[in-house]
Amino acid sequence: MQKGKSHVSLKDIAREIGVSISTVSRALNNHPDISPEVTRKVQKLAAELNYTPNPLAMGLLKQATRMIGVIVPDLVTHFYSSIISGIEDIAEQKGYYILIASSNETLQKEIKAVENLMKTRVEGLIVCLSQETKNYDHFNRLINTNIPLVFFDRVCRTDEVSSVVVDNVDAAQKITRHFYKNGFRRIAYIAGPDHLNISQERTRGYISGLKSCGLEFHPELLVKCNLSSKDAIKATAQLLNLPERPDAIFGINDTVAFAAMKEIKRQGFRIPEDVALVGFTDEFHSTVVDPALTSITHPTFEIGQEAARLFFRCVENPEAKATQVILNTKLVIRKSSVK
Amino acid sequence: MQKGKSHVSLKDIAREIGVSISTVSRALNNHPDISPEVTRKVQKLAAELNYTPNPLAMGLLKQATRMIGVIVPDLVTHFYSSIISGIEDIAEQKGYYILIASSNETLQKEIKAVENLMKTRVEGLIVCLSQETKNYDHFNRLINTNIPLVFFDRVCRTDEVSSVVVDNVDAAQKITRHFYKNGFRRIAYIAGPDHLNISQERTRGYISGLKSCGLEFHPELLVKCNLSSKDAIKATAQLLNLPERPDAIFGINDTVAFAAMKEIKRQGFRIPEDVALVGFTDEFHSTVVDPALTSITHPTFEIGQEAARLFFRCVENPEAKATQVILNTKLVIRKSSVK
DNA sequence: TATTATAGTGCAAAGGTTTGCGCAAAGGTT
DNA sequence: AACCTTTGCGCAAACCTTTGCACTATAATA
Repeated sequence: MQKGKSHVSLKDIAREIGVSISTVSRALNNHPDISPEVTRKVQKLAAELNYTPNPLAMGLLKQATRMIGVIVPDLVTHFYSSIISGIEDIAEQKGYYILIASSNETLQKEIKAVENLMKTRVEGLIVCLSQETKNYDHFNRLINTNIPLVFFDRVCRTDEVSSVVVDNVDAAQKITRHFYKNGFRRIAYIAGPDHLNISQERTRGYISGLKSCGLEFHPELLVKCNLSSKDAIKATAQLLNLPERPDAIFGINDTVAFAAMKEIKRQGFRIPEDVALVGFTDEFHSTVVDPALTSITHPTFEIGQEAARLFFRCVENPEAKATQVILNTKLVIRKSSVK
Repeated sequence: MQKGKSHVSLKDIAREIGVSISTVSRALNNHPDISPEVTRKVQKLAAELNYTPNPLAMGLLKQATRMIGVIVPDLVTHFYSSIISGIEDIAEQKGYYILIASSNETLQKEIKAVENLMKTRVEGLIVCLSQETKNYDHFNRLINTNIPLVFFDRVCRTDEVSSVVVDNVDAAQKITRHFYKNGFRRIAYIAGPDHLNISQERTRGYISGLKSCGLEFHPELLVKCNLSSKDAIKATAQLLNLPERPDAIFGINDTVAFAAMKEIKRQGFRIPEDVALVGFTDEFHSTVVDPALTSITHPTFEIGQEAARLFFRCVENPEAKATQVILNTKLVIRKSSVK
């Protein structure tokens, strides 16, 4: 077979049967105007030839590509891939496809991704901001022209743009209280960059959690890192080297918690006897490490599903106001935080 | 702003300047027929209005969507996401986008994914077979109509379809020899399903590796599993319960190796003192577990790149014969296999 | 029988882009 | 003055689909 034969069009069917293209189109759509006999013949041949409507032609005609652009900080983290699966789940039900782009945690690539996806005429975007993103101008065009846009996890402009997040304040409180209940008193927290909502919120939860336990907040126990492994190790070392060492640490996410675990072990401390550790992560890694890591699990699949649902709400009702969906997390207690 | 204003077309520019659509098109493509003055005006306005050619229209016209379909067994494994990054890297350079689908390791979803992606008129497919796939009929249409198709890692029909794999035989030999050099003599292997090329090849390497070390092949030291964690644990238990316990185990992949690690620890054996362990995996997880896992690292990003390169060879030269790219692996020695 | 309703089709436009060809005006050559 | 060449542009077709409208028969009614 040669090139060009790979897809049949209405024209091919029309020529074969000897009717017009419009008749074929109507026959396939069971239009009542078409005689039963023609309809039958057309449908039979279409099935035989494996006809499927050309989405390009449809897209052009209907001005709708049935594509969603998804931008994540990276693809290799379980957290994001799992969320993508959730998005895909809902998208598939609606007959939509998703086009995935990764920002690699840089603003520059995020901007490029927005541009590129818009070029492909996706109908809208579902985005988790990169770690670097403090300026949100690249979303202006979408917001102004009312193109569907949904943020998740790391969000911004929540009054204009729908978003789905977890209750970070509550989650951080849960961790602090869990530490307290298990006898830990010098509870440290390795945070992320200030401009990220997740970092701010967890910090708030950490501090209010301390208060609700009757503990004082010691600023030296709150350290920041840029979410890289290397920086997290430095932050951990900083905590461990304090004159009065913390007896419990919680890290803002996977990478940070694992890095902390490595550094704690490297310095010869035992987990949880000397230093307890809790992560903020998803279900997979935590059970692989030793000791198994207590952590906040995100409902990642659900986050994706909710984001997709919000997206379709935008598509179907462009005038709808921005909504924020807040999902709950669960503290899964494992060995790393229980003496 | 209202819907429909979100993208400008040649028509918009033409109307504004007062020339025909074709003139605008040519001006933007720097066609010599167009006067410098008109060209300048058109290009200026196009830039101002943020014009980008509509890919749907182009796709329809050129019968080329600049889209590649990628099917992987799952998205949440680092191995695949990293390969996807490699594919993306090359695709981006060529101005192509990729559409990702996951088979969830089932044949049924794989077939569906092929269908769906073909419906969207991707120009071709890059595929890693699902674990279940023994029948390859769903690729017939692609092969017969000469639609670009490339397999990676888990491959089939290598005489008709280009593919990229790692040298599995060599890798398994390396592991066996490494065990031998470090004083292990009862070397066991947890394999996968027989119909997968990767399983077969690694088994071959395991056996020939044993021979090259002057060790005898004991059939009871070769057990199979279906690549699930649960099954791998069962397989590990089976090995550990042998009257003559193996002193070294290698698992066919990540999941298996981690499961084995858990089970070995659970039974109270020390790694590597009682049982050494080597995995077949990529760089990330291995350093997180304790003890750090010796393993074969795949050049995942490169696998993706090579697959994409093969793909474009198919696109640019549809008559080219199928080629097989074989990449080398590296044995990264960590604590789990050195006494 | 003449008129009208109805069933069953086809035409053409629209969506956006490229490109072969035609056409007009201007300039150049005998 | 008559012809040819060049320059610069527009028309229309093609890619594929849907759909309002027009059209042709045939059947039904007056």
